[in-house]
Amino acid sequence: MSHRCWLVKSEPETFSIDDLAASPRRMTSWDGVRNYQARNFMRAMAVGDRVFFYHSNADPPAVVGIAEVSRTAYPDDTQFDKSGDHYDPDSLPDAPRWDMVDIRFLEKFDQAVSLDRLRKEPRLKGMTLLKKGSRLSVQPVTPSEWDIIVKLGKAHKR
DNA sequence: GCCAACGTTGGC
DNA sequence: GCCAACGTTGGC
Repeated sequence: MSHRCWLVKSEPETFSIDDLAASPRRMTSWDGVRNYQARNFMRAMAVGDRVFFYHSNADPPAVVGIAEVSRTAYPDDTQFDKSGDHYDPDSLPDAPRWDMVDIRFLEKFDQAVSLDRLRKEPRLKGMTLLKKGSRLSVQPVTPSEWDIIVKLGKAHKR
């Protein structure tokens, strides 16, 4: 059975792919997602699914590497933390509204694949990330999109 | 159910 | 820092 592919966004100043690689066991819980569509995509993730790590609000914005899902969706504890930024007063402990998954670092690309570069690739034209106004922080990636981007991330030898 | 107001995202 | 696009909220 093959795994599905995803993309998650993070601002590198907040949490970069290097932060992920430097985390204990190279893992982190992907908390703080507060968008229903993004949450539903996380709920559809399976252990072993591949995940592109995208740096948003970066210079340049870019896909910078690969992680994998190491734990399927479970309640995001930050929704109950009154002192935290992600507190949701409307979420009840016996019916949590927001979930998170765990992801583990797999690799950093030899070369980041910038948003600009992605836009230049005709075969990526339909990609969710490239759609006008798309702000989804967790989104699916098709297998063909995956392969194209992985190739772009490998260093060119000549 | 409509839609204006508001807050957020994220490229530039 | 600006602002377009989007999602959510709440009055009606």
